[in-house]
Amino acid sequence: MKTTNVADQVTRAALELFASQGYATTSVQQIVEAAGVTKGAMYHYFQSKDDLLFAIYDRMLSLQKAHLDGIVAAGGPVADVVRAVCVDVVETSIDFLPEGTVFFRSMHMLPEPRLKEVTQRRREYHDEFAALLRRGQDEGLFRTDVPRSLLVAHFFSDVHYLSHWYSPEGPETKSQVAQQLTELFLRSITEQGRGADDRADQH
Amino acid sequence: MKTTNVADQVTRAALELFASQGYATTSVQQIVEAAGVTKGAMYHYFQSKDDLLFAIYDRMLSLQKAHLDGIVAAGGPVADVVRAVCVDVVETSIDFLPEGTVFFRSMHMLPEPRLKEVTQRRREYHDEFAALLRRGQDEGLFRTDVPRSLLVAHFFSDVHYLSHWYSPEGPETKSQVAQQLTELFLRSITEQGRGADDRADQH
DNA sequence: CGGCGCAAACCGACTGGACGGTACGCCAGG
DNA sequence: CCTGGCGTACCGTCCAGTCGGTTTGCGCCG
Repeated sequence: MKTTNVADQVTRAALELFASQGYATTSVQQIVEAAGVTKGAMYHYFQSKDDLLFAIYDRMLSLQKAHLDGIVAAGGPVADVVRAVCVDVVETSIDFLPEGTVFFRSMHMLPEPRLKEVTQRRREYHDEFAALLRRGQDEGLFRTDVPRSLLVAHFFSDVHYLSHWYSPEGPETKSQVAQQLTELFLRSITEQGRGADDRADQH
Repeated sequence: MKTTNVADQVTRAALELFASQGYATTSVQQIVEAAGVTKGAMYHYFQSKDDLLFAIYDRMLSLQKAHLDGIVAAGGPVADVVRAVCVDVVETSIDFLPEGTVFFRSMHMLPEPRLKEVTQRRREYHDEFAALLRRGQDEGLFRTDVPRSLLVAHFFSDVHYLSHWYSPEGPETKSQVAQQLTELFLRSITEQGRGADDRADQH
């Protein structure tokens, strides 16, 4: 409990409702009722309805960015770093599946300044990932016959699409899916000039 | 001209506005003003606002399904058919980029019966694609160490994601992108047991 | 050929209700 | 007694959809 259990309950309820009904079709009334609080309480902690939306994005973006930075900072062979990053992104995206659903559906409903910030932060994320791929290309690990931006898009498309098909109740666990998607991605972007790829330069 | 130029104008305007502002945040007033008609005229041809949304989906789904059926019916080696289907889906999805944007953002706002139909028709499409992959797997062309449904999702994720990054003004043409994405996909799903894949069994 | 009737196309002011946001007041605790 | 947390009643706006009415196109009959 402590302070602002209210804010938490509201965020939770909002997330659930936004994910299942969409942002625009969910009324503030519904949210506060589901959260077991009143409008007054909610507007005491949030300035507006889109504050709720932004809060959801903020949590997810911050966490994923922190993960990415952490993995990159840990260092190691590029191939391993890329693999770890891919697996992590898929896994955390599955952890934040409702957030992802809401994100891609309703991002465009944020008012201009907010939208700018979200877009900006996503771009930073993509750029960091692209930089990793670049390092891999420089080492001759990844193909260069296709624009790097397309490789980036190719990977993130899987992440986006997760919320359209993955279900925790399904047959596959999140780490299985993460491994499998990562493997598909890596196979598609690996340079095929030589057969040398998996056990070549282990320090 | 002819009959119902009005309906056409309205559909066009609606598509443009839905794609740029979102479905929920676009008012019927805006649409009819952009289309140069009146509300009365619009409600003469459409029963409701979500009729417009459905009309957009309908066009896209029908066209893509027809393409798919045509390519499959034309026959040929499975590998070629799959390749042709992938290229075609990407290309037509680029042709229908605004429709795609609207589709994935706003599908969930359709009333239940309509939503059911759209979901159903998408599923048929996916199933037909999955059947193709199955044929390829039976012939030993495609890998079987990953659930087929994941392979399907892996491909359609690229198609979905197009509207998030592709721009006709960008450096790449639509057929380049189609070729490249198809190539990435095919490489990731091709069975690697032997090096025999591209020139093995040509009739 | 011209006028008539009728149906389809079209107009646009209006409504009813929902919804985001606010004003204000109450109450507990420091 | 006064501040911060919260409840409640209310407000102004907006908007999908409607409805009575007008115009337009057109076959048909005299």
